[in-house]
Amino acid sequence: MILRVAIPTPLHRLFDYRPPLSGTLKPQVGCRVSVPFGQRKVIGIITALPEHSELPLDKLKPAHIILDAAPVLDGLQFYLARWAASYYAYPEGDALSQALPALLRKGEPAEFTHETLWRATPGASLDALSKSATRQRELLALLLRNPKGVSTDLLRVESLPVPLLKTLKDKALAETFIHHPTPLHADEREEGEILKEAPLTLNTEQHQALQNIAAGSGFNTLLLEGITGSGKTEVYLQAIQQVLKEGKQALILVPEIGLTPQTLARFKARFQVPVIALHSGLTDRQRLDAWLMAREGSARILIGTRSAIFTPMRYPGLIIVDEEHDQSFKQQDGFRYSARDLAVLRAKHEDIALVLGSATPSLESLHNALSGRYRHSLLTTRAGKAMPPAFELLDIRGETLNCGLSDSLTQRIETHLAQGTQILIFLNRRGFSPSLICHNCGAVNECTRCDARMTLHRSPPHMHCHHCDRQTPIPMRCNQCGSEDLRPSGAGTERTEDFLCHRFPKTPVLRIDRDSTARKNAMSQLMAQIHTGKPCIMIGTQMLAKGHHFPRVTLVAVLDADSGLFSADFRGMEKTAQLVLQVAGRAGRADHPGEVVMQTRHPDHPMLNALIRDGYGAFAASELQMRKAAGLPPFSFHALIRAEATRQGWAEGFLRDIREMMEEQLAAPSGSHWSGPFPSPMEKRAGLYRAQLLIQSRQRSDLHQLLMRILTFLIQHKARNKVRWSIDVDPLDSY
DNA sequence: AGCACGCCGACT
DNA sequence: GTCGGCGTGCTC
Repeated sequence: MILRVAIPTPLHRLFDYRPPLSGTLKPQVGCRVSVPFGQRKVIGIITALPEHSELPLDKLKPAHIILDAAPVLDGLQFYLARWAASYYAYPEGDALSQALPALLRKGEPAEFTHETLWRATPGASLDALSKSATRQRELLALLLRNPKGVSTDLLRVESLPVPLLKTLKDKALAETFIHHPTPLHADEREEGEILKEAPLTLNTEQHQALQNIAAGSGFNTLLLEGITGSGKTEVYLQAIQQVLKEGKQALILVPEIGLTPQTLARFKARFQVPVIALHSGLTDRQRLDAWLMAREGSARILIGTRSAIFTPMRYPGLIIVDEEHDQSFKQQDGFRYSARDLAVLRAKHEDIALVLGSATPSLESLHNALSGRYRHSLLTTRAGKAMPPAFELLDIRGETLNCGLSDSLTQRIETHLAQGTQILIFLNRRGFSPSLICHNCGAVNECTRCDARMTLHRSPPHMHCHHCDRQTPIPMRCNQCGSEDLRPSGAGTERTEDFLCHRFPKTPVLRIDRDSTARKNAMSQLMAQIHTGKPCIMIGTQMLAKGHHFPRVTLVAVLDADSGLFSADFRGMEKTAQLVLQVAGRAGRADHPGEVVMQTRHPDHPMLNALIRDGYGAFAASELQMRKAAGLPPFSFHALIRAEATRQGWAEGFLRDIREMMEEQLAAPSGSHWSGPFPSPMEKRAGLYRAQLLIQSRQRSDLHQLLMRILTFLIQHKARNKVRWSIDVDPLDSY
C-alpha cells in the first residue's frame, strides 16, 4: 500500500510515501500524516491509498506517523477543498491545509481544549500537614478554596512553587484531573424549546420567500433580493427555525465587516441553541473548538466569514450567504476561491437549501435567477411605516467644491440639522487629501514603490501610500524643483471633517474610517454616540455602508458618485450601483423619511438615472444586456494569469512567452480566446512590476481545460524564479 | 515555500 | 584564512 499525500507546498503535485514503520493508527484517506519532506518534517493529508506508485518503491520514504484515528476532513469537506484546488488551479496541498483550522495544520490533535488542573483529594485536610510546613499548608489551603481546580498558572500568580504540588500528591492530598472548558454535548440537540423569542409575522412576500427556500426538501438555491429594511433577516431566521426543528444545523456566511456583535445578538436573541461565531478575533484554540463543535453537531448555528465555508457540519440543514454580492467572499490573494460559489457546490452535495441574500445581487447570481437556475424571491416593501428614501442627483458641473462639498449640499445639510436629525456623508477616500501638489512645477508627491500618489494624512501628520503602506514625513519642499509651495489637492474624509467642523461648530462631526476606528473600541464608542439619536454629522468611507442601521439619519450625501462610472473595470457600474444603494439604505428607517443626494458631474448619465428612477432591478437588467452584447461575464468565463517581477518588462515578457507557447502548442477551443499580456492597471506596486494575461471562454469547461494546459507551461518555465505568477479564476477586479 | 549546496567579497 | 551573499535546484 502507498500513501498519496497532499503536502502544504506551492508545488502542483502529490507525493507518495510508504506506510509508517511504527505507530498503531491505520492510514485512511482524509487523515493527517507526518512525513519527511526534503530536509524537513511536514504534515500532509492522505488523499488516496493506491496499490502502486509511479516511482520505484525504494525511492519512496516511509511516513513518520499517522496523526488521526479518523479523517479530519470528511468526505464532503475533502471533496469541496479538492474541487476548489482544481477549479482555482491552486496547489492541492496548500488548499487542503487552508481548509483546516490552524492548530490542525500544526499537528495538534483534533480534540477539544483540555487542561490539566489540580485539586485536593476528597477528605484532604490541613490537619494532615505539620504546622511547620507553611508553604505546603498555603498550597493545600489554596486547593481547598478552589474545588473547581487550580492551574499551574495560578500557582505562579500566587508565587507558590509548582514542584510543591508533587509533594502533596505523594502525600495523597492533591490530584490532577482533565478539565474541558467548552460545552460539548452532542445530545444538546434533543432539547425541547428552540425559540427564545417569538418570530415576527411575515408579510406576503416574506412568506412566499420562506416557502421558496423549502428548507428540508433537498438542494435548491434561492436568490432573495430584498431592499434594505424589507426583512430579509426575519426570513433567514424562520428558515433556520425550520432546520433547527429537524435537528439540523445552519451555516451563515457574512461579509468580512458584516459580523458585528449586533448581527450575532440577533441570532442569539431568537434561538435557544448554541450559536458559534467564526470571526477573525478568535484565537487558534477557540477556532479549533468551534470547528469541533460544528463537526460533532453540538453547535447549531454557525456564523462566519469566507473561510467558514470549509467548516464541517454533522447535521447540515441550510446555508445562507448574506450580502452575496460582497467582494469579500472572494479571496483576493493566494487561494483565490469564492466562498459564495463554493456554497452552491456544497449545498448541492449536501442536498440542502441555499439562500443567497442581497439588496443588490451580483449580476452573476441575478443571471442565474433570471435564467431559472435559481429560484428568485423579491422583498419590495419596507417593514413598518418606513418610506423608501427619495433620490436626487445634484448637478455640480461648474461648481467649486469646498473640501468635497458643493454650496447647495452644504445648505441642504443646514436644513436637515435645523430639524434636529442626523446626517451621513459618504466619501470613499480616507486621509486628508489624495495628493500633495507643487504649485511651482506641478509635480505630485508619488510613492517610490508604486505608480500611485501618496495620500496626505493630518492625524497623525504623514504621507501614506494606500497601496503598499509606505509612510513618510510630509515633505517641506518639492523634491523636483525645491519650491516650498506644496498644497493638498482634493478631499478625503479628514479634510471634509475639518470643513464640516468649522462650518457647523455646534454639531458633533464623527469621522468613521479605517484610521479613526483603528483603536480598540473606537468603533463601538462612535456607534454608541450615534445611537443616542442626538444630531450629528457622520463622514465616512464604505465602512459606514455595511451592517449598521442609523434610524435618525434623514440625509445621506454621496460626495463622489462619478468615480466608478468611467473606470476601466467592466464591473465599475455594478460596484457603484451596489455601493450607492448600500449607503442609501442606511437612512430613513422607522418614521423619518430619508433623502439621498448624490453629487455628480454627469446628471444625465443613463445608469445613474435608471438606478434612482427604476431601482436596482432595472439597472441590473440593462447592465446584463450590455454584458451579453459584449460577451462579458456572466455570459462568459474569465481567468487571469497575473505575474510580477522586480524589473520592468520581466513579468510581461514571461507572460508573452506563455502566450506564445499556448499558440504553438494548443489551439484555443472555439469560443475561447486570450488577450494580453498587458501591464496591470497600476503597473508598479510595492516595488514590483506587474502584468496580466486574460483568458476568456464561453464554456466553463473549456476555460478549465485551457488552464490545466497553461499550468504545465507555467510550472516548467525557467524564468519562474524571477517572476512570481498566480492564476485568478473568476477574477473580480484589476482588469 | 523552505532548505541545501555552491561559488565569490569584507571581516574576526 | 572564514562568514555569508543569494543564484540554482530539489522535495516522494
